[in-house]
Amino acid sequence: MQSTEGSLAAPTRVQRRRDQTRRDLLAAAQRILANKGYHSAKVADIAREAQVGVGTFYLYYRTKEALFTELVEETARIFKLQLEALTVSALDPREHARLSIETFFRFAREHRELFRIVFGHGAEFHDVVRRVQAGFVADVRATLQHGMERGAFRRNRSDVLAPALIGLSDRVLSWWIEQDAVPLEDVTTAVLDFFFHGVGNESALKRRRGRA
Amino acid sequence: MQSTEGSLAAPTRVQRRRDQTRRDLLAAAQRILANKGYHSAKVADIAREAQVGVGTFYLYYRTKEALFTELVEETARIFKLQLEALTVSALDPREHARLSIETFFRFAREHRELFRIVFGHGAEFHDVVRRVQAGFVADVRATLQHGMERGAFRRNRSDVLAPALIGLSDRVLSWWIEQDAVPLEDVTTAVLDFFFHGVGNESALKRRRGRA
Amino acid sequence: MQSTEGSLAAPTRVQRRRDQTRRDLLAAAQRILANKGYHSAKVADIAREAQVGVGTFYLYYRTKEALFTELVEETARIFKLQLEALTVSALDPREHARLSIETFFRFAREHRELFRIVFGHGAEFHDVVRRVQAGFVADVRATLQHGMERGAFRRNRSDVLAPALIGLSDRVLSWWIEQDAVPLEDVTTAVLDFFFHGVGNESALKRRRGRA
Amino acid sequence: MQSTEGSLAAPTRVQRRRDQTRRDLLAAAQRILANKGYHSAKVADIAREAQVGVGTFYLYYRTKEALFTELVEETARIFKLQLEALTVSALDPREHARLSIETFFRFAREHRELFRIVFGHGAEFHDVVRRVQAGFVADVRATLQHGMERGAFRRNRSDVLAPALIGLSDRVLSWWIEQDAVPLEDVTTAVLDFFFHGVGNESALKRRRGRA
DNA sequence: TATGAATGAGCGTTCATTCAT
DNA sequence: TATGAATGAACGCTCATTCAT
Repeated sequence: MQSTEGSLAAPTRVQRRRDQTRRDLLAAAQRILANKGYHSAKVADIAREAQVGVGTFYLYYRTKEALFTELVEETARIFKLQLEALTVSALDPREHARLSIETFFRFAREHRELFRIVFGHGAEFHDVVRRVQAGFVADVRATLQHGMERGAFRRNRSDVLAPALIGLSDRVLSWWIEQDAVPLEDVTTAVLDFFFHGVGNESALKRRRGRA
Repeated sequence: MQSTEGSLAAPTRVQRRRDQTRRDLLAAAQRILANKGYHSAKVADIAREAQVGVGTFYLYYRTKEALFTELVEETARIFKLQLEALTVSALDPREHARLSIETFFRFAREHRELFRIVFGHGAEFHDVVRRVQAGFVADVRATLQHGMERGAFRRNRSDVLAPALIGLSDRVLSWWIEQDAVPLEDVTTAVLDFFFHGVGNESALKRRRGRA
Repeated sequence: MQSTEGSLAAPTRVQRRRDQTRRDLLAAAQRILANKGYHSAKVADIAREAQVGVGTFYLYYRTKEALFTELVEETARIFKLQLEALTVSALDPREHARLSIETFFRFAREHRELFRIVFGHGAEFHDVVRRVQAGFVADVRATLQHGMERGAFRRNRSDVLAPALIGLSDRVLSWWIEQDAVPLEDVTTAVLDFFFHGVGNESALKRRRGRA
Repeated sequence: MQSTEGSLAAPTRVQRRRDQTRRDLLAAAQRILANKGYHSAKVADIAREAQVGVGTFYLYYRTKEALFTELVEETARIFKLQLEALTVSALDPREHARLSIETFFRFAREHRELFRIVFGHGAEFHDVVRRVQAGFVADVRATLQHGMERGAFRRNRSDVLAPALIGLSDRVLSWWIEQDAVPLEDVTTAVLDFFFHGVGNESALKRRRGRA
């Protein structure tokens, strides 16, 4: 009764439909969450934005919280991948730091909504967000520590500087996203300048240069 | 005792009583809001903490939001006062910046709860908080700009550096409040070191020193 | 094989397929309803258990309630058939009663799930169940009445004793199904003993025996 | 400001108001639950019946289930009290059984709604109801066992007869409540006759009578 | 015919706010 | 003024039923 193509194509078509709905929901959730924050974003809002019924939402996500968690963790995963892809080659701590910051800033531009959900909007109250952010802070701290040990950065408290750098970047990017005039490159340059002077080890640098 | 002066003393006593209740409510709100954040803090929680009835809450504040607004604005007012008191004398931009940061950090220690409400907890989603923080950013920007014009700070984008410094401080202080091991002085030192190298104008400094 | 008869055989095969699906659904419904009861049994559960799609369920039953109704009425029909088959010959009221009870008890053993759906699980709230049970009560009452008129049973209120006997049997069987230690025969014996003494007409019996 | 009477009377008045609301809710819940059963009874129904807002319901009961549980357990408590009060003096097993049954039947008349909630309506699906009913069955079994050991009842399986007697009584009373013609006394008489013949030990009785 | 994705009415529950005392 | 019982709009979530394929 069903053509051979049918039995093969049918699941594909349905699957594509499902995937589309899932993507619609995710995109809608992204927009709504980015604009309203977790508490003001109602499940009904997200469903409406995705042009599906409320019930449909629950076909794809167990709870509102589950969606949020998935969104945040997926964002973290994507970002980490970008980070690793670009920084794996950079063995020099300064280069590593520079690439990390640039990657973070570019990530914020390319995923404004995800950025706002995870970093902006004061979602820090939420456990997933705290966890994910704590992960970033730990990474940054490791980088700083490594740089200090290698003499690339001045000795300073990495436990203080790590949250400092994350907080700094978050806020700058949140500000940048809200206004829409300054090119991101200029922002990045300004931050890199501030950062490298802030942590840079001038004497070591000079010594090194002197030897060269 | 005061029966003869009843008509005169009563208002005073009643007024004092009113003020006390208001203070109780504010203090209770401070504790509850700092610990739970705006959304989890229920009006009933605050009333209970203040040892008054829920109805009483509404005799002093029109809404939950109004209380929050008052708390945030009052915090901003207090902080600004401290800031002005300590920095009015410092005409040197570097000194002004140092004192501002130290004042901010000390304020966070002395008013942990208020700090958490306004800066931590991701309350940025709230309009008052955004407004108040924007005010701080503007102040910081003015300071930076002034310093750059005076040659105390390297030329850099003050519109970027201002939110950077606020975000940096917020996050560092939030981290510091949560852990309870590192002395605040050490944290301040680390941040000042980072900041002054980050913005400092080495060449100008040397020139000045050379002349001295 | 049947390809030449396709046009004739096809409907038959389709019909058989339909019947099979219907039976699958009914069997699945039996298991699910017996284990969870009407309210906890979801249509999706039943479809899954029957290995068909939810939509398919609605090709065979108009509503969840319709399925339930059919199940209950079918159960009643089967039971009545068994009852009539075994008791048609017994003209003696005592014998008739004994056979009825034994048949009921055996039915419960052989159709535990159906029994639990109709008699256990407190489904009495449901109209069909009430109606079906009322039918049984009426039958029992007729039997009792007949026995009383014939002098086989002591005169007593058959309107009271009929529900009494049904309630008694229901509960005993529900208990028996839940535990799994006592042989059903022992249970039947105990109930018959209780019942026959409960309704038995000793004096008539003795008189009859005396004459024999 | 408040008269001495005020401070004493006020809590009393409020307390009385509270108690009244609680009673209203309980009575409403009784009516609604008795008429619709647990699943069909909506919290909104109960609130409306009690002439209060939905929110008020939750001031007095944590959940719909909690109310149900309280109602069932309270019913069991009241019934047990009545049972103990009336049967404590009856050391003779037959007398004890007779009083128990009479008490049960009278209880059903005086608390029709509670009876329907706990015993009728097929609420057996609910854990509390099962637990409570299991308790009654255990009590009945103990009584029967005692009676058999004392020779007051014929030897028979008390594990079978206990649920039998409960099921019998439940169903008879459910029937009686639904119709409204037969006096309860007649029903009780019919059941007692059935029961005592069902369990009675005629030979022992005669022997005893012979000795007298 | 068979499917399962989609639907949305409906439920239990919460909580900021009101109001009778 | 102070109280806390009362309110009901609003939310997250479920599931019987429909419908496009």
